[in-house]
Amino acid sequence: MFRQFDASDRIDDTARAGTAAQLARSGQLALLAALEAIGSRRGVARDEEIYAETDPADCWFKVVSGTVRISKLLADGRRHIAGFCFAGDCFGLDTTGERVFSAEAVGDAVVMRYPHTATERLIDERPALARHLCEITLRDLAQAQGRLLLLGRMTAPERVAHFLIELADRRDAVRGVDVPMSRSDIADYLGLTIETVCRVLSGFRRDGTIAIPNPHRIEFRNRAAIEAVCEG
Amino acid sequence: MFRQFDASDRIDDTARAGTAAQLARSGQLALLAALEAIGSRRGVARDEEIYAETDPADCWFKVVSGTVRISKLLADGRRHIAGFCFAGDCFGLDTTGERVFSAEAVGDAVVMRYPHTATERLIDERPALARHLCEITLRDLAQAQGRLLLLGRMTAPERVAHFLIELADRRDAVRGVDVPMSRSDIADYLGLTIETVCRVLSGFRRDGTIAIPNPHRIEFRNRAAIEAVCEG
DNA sequence: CGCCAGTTTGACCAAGATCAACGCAAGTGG
DNA sequence: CCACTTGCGTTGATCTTGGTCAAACTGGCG
Repeated sequence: MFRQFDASDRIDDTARAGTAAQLARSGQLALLAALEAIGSRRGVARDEEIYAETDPADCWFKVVSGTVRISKLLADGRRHIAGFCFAGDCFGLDTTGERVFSAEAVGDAVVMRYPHTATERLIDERPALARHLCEITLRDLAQAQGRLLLLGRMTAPERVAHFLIELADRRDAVRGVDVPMSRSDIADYLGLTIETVCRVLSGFRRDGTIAIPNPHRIEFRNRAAIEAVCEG
Repeated sequence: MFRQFDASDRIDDTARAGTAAQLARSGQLALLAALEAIGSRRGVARDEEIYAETDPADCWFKVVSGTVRISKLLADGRRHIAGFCFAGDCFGLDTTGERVFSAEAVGDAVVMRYPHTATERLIDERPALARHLCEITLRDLAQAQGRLLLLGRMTAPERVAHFLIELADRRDAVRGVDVPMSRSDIADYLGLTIETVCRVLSGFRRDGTIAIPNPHRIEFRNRAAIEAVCEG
């Protein structure tokens, strides 16, 4: 499951945005500290697995640095990527006992690990946290719904355009985006083949919509055009 | 958002499964009664809207009888169906202020309406409820992830086979399933066209996998074969 | 009976998958 | 330092799946 529980990053955001008085009132600073106390840090090498399908799901994670890929291998070898997590995003909050997806580092990454048991104790102490987390999960569910639309109804150029915009929005990039993942990762995320992703990107480049100085960097020459493709 | 908050039906299930002692301990019977107290009943005619996109989202619903369709109209006229809700399923728990999808009755239906404000008061009274609802939302998120896979990577026969099995599992039907929705609804749910849905079903019928006594009834002649299609 | 909405079937078309080269940069070992 | 390999990425040719367009069929209903 991807980004389904970005508790801490949202709390981070609130902390950054709110006044000290607001913070004291909501007690979120203390909450953040409490979360820090129950977490442990772990470095992960490129393509290393953080957890595998069918592993027991006894903890959840938050990306400190790098990019994490949440994926699932089908019986016939097809792969589905449920999502990518960047610094601040959280993942792996399956309460279903067993992992349904696996998580791997796209490049070298650092993650924080939070045991479920400790998290639940924290929830018991602070009932407001549970409702907060529930809202966040609903937000992520909404994002999944958006992706359903993407995968169910959109053409290849629409999917790639959405991917670029999503990437730019999530990384606060305006002029262009770094693309840490491979073409194969993008394809499996968008439900396309590597070749189609390449062709669509090349098409955008020919139109002058984007520039591709190297495979892992895409610059916007005409962002409005990309956004127009997103619509139809 | 579909089935993202089947609080009450799951509580129902637990109530049916658990002993009286377990119920008393968990207090879920009281919870159920409290939910009943804040809800109001509403009858809905075929194709009548329960709420529309952009309506304020100040309540959530539970299907008492009939089938409800959660859908969204795209700018270009295409329609996306996020899900179907049957008796016991809940829907419409958007906390985002404004509806992103609309909900309509597939046939005549009856639903219960629960205001958000009253629900939140109930959550404040019973902190355990919030965690419970959170878990349920996570389960629905997992289901959405499964549908992502379906829409992203699966062929038309695989999608239709999954749909039939999902329908059968959710309605506890073994020999066959009632299909209350139209072919058009199925198509928009699976990201296919009406014609493709028809052709795939006709194909299954020719193979002797299913029988179609009438468009709204599909009987399994060889369930294993359908399940085999689900894999690959 | 004829109309109407929904379903089914067929003929054709196009988007994207598949198969197959080729390019290119980063190792690797002589 | 230079062949050689290896892993990606890109491009082209061809094929398949599912979409599009069109027509026929079905059952209810005025």
